[in-house]
Amino acid sequence: MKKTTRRQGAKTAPKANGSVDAAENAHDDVTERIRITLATAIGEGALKPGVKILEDAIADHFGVSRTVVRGALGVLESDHLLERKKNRGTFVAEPGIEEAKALFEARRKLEHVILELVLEHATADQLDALEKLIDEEEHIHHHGDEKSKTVLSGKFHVVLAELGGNAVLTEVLSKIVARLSLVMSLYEEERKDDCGADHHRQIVSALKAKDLAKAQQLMDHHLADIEGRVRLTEGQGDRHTFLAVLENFS
Amino acid sequence: MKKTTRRQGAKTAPKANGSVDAAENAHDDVTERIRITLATAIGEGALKPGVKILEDAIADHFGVSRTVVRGALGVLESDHLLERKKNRGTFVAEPGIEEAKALFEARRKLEHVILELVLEHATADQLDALEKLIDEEEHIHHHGDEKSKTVLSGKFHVVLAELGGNAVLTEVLSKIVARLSLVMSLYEEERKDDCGADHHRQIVSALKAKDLAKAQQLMDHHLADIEGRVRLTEGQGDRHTFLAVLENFS
DNA sequence: ACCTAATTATTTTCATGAGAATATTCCTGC
DNA sequence: GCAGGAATATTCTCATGAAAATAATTAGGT
Repeated sequence: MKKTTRRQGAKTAPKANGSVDAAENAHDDVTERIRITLATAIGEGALKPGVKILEDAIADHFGVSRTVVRGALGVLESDHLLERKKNRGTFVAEPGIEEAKALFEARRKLEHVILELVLEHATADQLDALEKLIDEEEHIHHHGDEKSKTVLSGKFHVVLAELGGNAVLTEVLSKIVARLSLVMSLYEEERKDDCGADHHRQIVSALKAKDLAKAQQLMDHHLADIEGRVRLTEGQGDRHTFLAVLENFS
Repeated sequence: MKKTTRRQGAKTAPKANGSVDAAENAHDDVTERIRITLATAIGEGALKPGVKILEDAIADHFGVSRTVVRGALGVLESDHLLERKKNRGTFVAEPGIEEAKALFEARRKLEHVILELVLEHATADQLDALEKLIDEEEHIHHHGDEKSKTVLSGKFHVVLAELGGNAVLTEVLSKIVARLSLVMSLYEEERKDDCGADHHRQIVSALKAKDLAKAQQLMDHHLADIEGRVRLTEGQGDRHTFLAVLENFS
């Protein structure tokens, strides 16, 4: 039915946010572009857990062959953002209860560590810039952009981690945050309307005051708030299942 | 010259541990086998930084096509164990100074966290088993097995992490340890002959005594010892370069 | 009508070949 | 003997086709 020619065929390259693309990336590497695209799509909740990924569709969307798409899917799988079932296809991952708990715990511990590092390394200017970022995000949030607050919050935490000056830990945290967005998508039940901006602001001001313990305590509180939106019990997380959706109409 | 038939050609399949294979793994996945093989080879120092990886060689060693090898190399690259230079090939990664420092720091922080978790979760039996592992490793070490003590030490730390009961953190730590083996291989200058067994034993006994602070302090000491074997200055790490090797004979 | 079997259609999976880029060798001229 | 360059050989990179597996659809029988 659809026989798209590859090499010169596609054009629909998602030019999305034109700004960061050239500067941050510098990747002509299509594989990496695909990887990042899918990762952010998952992180933003545009791709929900369990959704099937058609490699053919991605292939001719980016104008490349399935081979290179496959490469991207492979690393996404190793990052636990996708699951590949043999001969059945690849799906957006559906982290289980155990995994979710481990992710929350790992994040808690990591954020503590990161706060230590930020306090050691970050300059006042950087903290100011971080506060500005919070303003922007709050602004976006209040204007009802579709991005969930989970996403916004995630962005803050990753930028904070960058201020810690440790690229390894930053990468680790950002991967964990991405996986947690899947957890939230699966298990979140109450969706409060405040975004985390207040918490974030408090944390930054504690950092400005060089009060590590306070910052950590605030962070704990903030994370507990996030975890509180979730009920990690078996049989949860099927809410988005076809059958479960039906029950809402019975 | 060498025209090996693919599909039925190879045989050298490392059938390793037949027991866990079906239960835990269920991987007939050759890609994963290749990935693990290369990862452990790198972790054990059998593949030194900078060494070129011939995908063709791997391909017909495992009796598969380059395509699947390529998949494995892709995820190894995303784990920072390999580097792929465009159109030039893939090489064992050579972490720079900054990366090395970040890795050491990340590891220090992580091990602290892990000790907390171990103290919370590990049973006495598990700690006993861990001690037995130390005995074995010391035995291996004294019998002059070629595996460097860095490797042995790494094994201990990963198993310790497992006792923490958090799969996410365990995975993170084990990846960092793997990358650090590259760092050691590049920058280690003095090679003391003691293996870390004593340190390890002390740590475990502190854990048995439920003395977290002591365990952490011992861990710090142990890690400082490891980091002490390394000189992270620019221009180091070329020791294994061809030219640098020549200088030893001038 | 409904359940089961068989056929068709999609989709994944992988090997392979062709083209491009780089390394290596060989040759020529100085 | 050596530098420079053409020619050859490797090796990566990727698109594509063929085979295998699963999903969807139709047919057939009770």
